[in-house]
Amino acid sequence: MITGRAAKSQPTISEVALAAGVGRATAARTLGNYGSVSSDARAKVLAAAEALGYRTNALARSISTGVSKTVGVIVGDIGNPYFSGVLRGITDTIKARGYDSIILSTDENLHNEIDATSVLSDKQVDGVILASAAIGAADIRHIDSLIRRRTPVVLLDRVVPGLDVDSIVINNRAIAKKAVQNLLALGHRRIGYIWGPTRSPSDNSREGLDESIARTLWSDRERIKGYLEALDENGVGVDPLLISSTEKTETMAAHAFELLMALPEPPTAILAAESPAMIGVLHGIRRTGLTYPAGISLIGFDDTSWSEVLEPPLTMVRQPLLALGNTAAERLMLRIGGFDGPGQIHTLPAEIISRGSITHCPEATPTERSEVKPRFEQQSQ
Amino acid sequence: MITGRAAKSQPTISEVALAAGVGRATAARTLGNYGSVSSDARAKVLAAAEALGYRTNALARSISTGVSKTVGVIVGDIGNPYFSGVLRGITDTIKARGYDSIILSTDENLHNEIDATSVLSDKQVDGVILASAAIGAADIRHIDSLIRRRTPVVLLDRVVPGLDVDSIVINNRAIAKKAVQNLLALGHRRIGYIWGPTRSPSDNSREGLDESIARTLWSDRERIKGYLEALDENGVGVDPLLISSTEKTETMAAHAFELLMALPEPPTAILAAESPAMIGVLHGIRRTGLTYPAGISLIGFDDTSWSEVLEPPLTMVRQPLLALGNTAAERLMLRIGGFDGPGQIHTLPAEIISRGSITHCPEATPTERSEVKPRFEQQSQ
DNA sequence: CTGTTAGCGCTTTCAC
DNA sequence: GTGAAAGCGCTAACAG
Repeated sequence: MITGRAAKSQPTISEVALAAGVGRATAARTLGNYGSVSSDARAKVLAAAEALGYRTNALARSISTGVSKTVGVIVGDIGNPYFSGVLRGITDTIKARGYDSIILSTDENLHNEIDATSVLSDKQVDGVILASAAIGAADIRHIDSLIRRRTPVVLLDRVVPGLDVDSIVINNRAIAKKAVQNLLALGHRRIGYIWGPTRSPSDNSREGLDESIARTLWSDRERIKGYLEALDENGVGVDPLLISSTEKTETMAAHAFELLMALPEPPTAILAAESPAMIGVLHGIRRTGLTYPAGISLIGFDDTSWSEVLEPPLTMVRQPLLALGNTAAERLMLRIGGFDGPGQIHTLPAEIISRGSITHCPEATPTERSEVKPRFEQQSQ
Repeated sequence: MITGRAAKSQPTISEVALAAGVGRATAARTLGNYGSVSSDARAKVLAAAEALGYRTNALARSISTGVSKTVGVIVGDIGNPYFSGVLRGITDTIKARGYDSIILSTDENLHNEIDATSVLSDKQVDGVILASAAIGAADIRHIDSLIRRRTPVVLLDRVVPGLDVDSIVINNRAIAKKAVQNLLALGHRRIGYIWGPTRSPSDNSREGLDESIARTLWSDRERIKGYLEALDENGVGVDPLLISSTEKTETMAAHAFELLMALPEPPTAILAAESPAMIGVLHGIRRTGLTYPAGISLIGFDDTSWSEVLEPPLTMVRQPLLALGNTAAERLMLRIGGFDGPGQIHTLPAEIISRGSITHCPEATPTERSEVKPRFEQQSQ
């Protein structure tokens, strides 16, 4: 029977076998590099394949082996340099192992993420690397169903409770804490936090804050916890007004910054929890006519290639993007290979790259400055 | 016969049919949304599918329909904001049409690109969007073989001669020319070009330059042609020494810039042909202690979110990234849908966003300044 | 080492 | 509207 689509047909293994004068299986064996074939037969098959322009149909192979040699990668936003950096690490190592990747971007929207897992599941990927937007145990059904299908899953950038999988992250809390400690050591007491957890604008209680933190992405949550810990441990009161609560866009970050600066007691330093947040802050700085670090000290997460070309350059937290990607991919490969140990959290170290965007708090007295002992990183780059 | 992989088995359509008490075909029809099924049978099938947790096997479907509902996208570098922006445009529109994408990055390496096309071809994608690193008719065999397989191909960012396909690009030459004209109008006569075609460092003849231009990516080629045209048409001599010829990395761009500035007659303005080139230039500026625009005027291709937060902000060429992606995807969908007209070049307009990084040439006399009439864009943003 | 044969899970005639 | 059966291109037992 000839179906309509035959028009577009490509040579199949049977045709190659026919042309080579060998059996179907022999042709399949040489073309698929398995079993053993006499070098004579092999040569004939190869020649015939070449002549006919044979290309193996990966779909047909996958369906009969049950292995697609493809992994799915679900990220929050391809445009974010964090993800594009990690992606490079991932694709490099999986490619080296003969796998391909299909990349999906969710805009940090759980619904899109659920769709994405379905797509990957239907496409029979051998494993999934996922930067999940899931917060609590309530929204992990889609991940669970992947796991029930025995599809290995590795979590990226975030830990999701209730899941027995590997997670590849950085020491968000510790590094955020260290950043704030640096600021405290310079005498800053009012430290603004941009890209904070979304909460109702009217509620400025510590309780409301803590509650909103529980409803935030793991990485963001850890970062703000580090911020709070540093403040609490040093006896510096937390002012929820200093923690922005806007939508996570550059524009809103700029807006949030301007709001903070318009406060009766504005911050003297800012911690921006992601690179787009920092861009927003810088916009705000230009608009308000401020200068840094004299007018305001700046430190942010996710170093980028442009943070060094500003004048002065920006002090930033740098994540080991390639290593994160490599590790995620390696763990996934291990699982695909059959390893079945308990899920682990792999915490890679981030570092603070000290440049010129933070300085002493202008209002601080020398005494205040020495209350907290400095913890500076050595100068890099 | 039970094969090993059965361990990992998922419910199949047959099992659903069995559970629903209908025939295989009826189940397939309702689950695949084709043919017609009595609403009674349909309900039973749906219920059974739900109960068993049935998920359609996209691979099996693809192999029997010959359609994978997947398109391949091959870009030069996912980390480049140009590509991540276009990618968003592409994925948005193909997703809306029920397609998924598999994204591959080549590092602008033709060999990787050839591999990528093979992978996509083997995976039976329904179409390919490709930012090809191919220069001339010599390296289009892989693209040709895609076309011979009747796989629609749309070219992105670059035109490749000898191919009857749609190409989605911007008016590179015109916009580069306009950028240079703006500079000329301000009295600049020595205008440096960063990210120029690679050529032997010893050869600084115009012939050597023209030759190297012929061996460059189409988009780069058009841009430098625009640069040369503006110069030639205004009787300003072209000095090949002003056109950098280094490897295309930020580091080398910085190096190239410093080399230009060390010339006996250094440039008074710079055109950076891509955003990483501009980052390199800015690094160079910091290292040499220069300031812009007083010390040197700066204009570059590929506006980014950070170009506006520099002080002063950067005057940049902005490409309509989303529109480029949308158009590429739409044309591809059209071709996949069976449209078979001749390939066309779709040229979308880029624009110059005037900010504060260019100014009058300090050395120019008022007469010189007025020799070329200004062509400024209106201020935007 | 090689050919035959039976699947993989789905779609698609074709008769009923 | 529905079921039986053939087929997509490949891999994998099994016998020889």
